[in-house]
Amino acid sequence: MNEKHNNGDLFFAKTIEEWYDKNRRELPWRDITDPYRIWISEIILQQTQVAQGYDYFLRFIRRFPTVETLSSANLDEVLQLWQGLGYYSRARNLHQAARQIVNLGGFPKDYKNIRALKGVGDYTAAAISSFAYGLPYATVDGNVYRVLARVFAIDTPIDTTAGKKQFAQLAQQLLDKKRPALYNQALMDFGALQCRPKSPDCTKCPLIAKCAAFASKCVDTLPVKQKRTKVKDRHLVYLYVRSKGKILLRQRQQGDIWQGLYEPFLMEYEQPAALHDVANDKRTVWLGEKAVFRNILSRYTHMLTHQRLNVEAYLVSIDEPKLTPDGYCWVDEANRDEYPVSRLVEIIFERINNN
DNA sequence: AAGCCGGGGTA
DNA sequence: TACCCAGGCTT
Repeated sequence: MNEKHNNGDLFFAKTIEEWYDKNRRELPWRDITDPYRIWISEIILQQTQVAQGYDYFLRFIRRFPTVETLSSANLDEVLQLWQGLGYYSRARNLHQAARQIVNLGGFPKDYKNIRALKGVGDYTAAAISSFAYGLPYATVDGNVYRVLARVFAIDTPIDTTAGKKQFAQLAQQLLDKKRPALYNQALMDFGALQCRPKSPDCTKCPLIAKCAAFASKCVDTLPVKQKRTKVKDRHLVYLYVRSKGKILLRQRQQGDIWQGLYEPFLMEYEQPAALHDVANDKRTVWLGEKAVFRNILSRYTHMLTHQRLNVEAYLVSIDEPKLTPDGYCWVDEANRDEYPVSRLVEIIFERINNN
């Protein structure tokens, strides 16, 4: 590395750290070195904004203050604490990794062994390594991609192998290796608060004189992403079946959304389905002849990143089911809220309460 | 390399 | 709407 480049790197780190000293956010997972809490916060914050994850972190730490309490917990309870946060594989991996850590006899203390934990990728391993142990690993998250792409006017798409490699190398070069924890958090806060995705206030930016994107008026086109999400339409009909104080639930299996979460009786259609389609559906014969349908959710759209769910939901009251459909079981309606459910099923439950 | 996995906030 | 978020796993 030549002298000139090194000086530039130091200027970058110094500017970011000075900005951080005046503008930093106070957060409950800041200024701590407990790897367990840092790990929990990092998993919660994957693809999740601070404001959305904040209360989840506090609840999670209160219920599971140590890795031992988490490792010995029931997965259903972990999923329930995660309810509404999305990307539920994070909760399953967290539970699995807790057992890994206990089997190791404690939290791993070097990058390689931290990176080997389930659910921990390059970013999270660098975050834990630097925050908890002061190790010199640069965190490269969405904020860092954006700041570096703009300051250095890099238009390599960040969602390609070449882009990830290029940004990781640059980030590691810029890292303040004397203060990796401080620098990493400073750069991410800088990205979140100052170098925002949309309409950043460049006039207040301490790097404005060094920002290549600002000089060439391309701040709003960086960073570049290649893939665009294609949304698939699905048509779902939920039947909230109630019989003698019990309701029908099943746990969703692998290979689709919401794995491990519970839900009422579900039928999927290729096209929107009306009530007569549902009542005459072969999949509902087990309800018997006297089932009473009451629509509680109509033409409801639930948007996910890759799917548009078009949802109808009915409250179906029956005396006695002819039989119990495969994979489902009857649970006391009074205990309904003990089961982890998706946000959509949560909405359906709310509508039931209001009917 | 590409696809998949949630939910909420913002312009 | 479209895009983004302290990303990672599977195929």
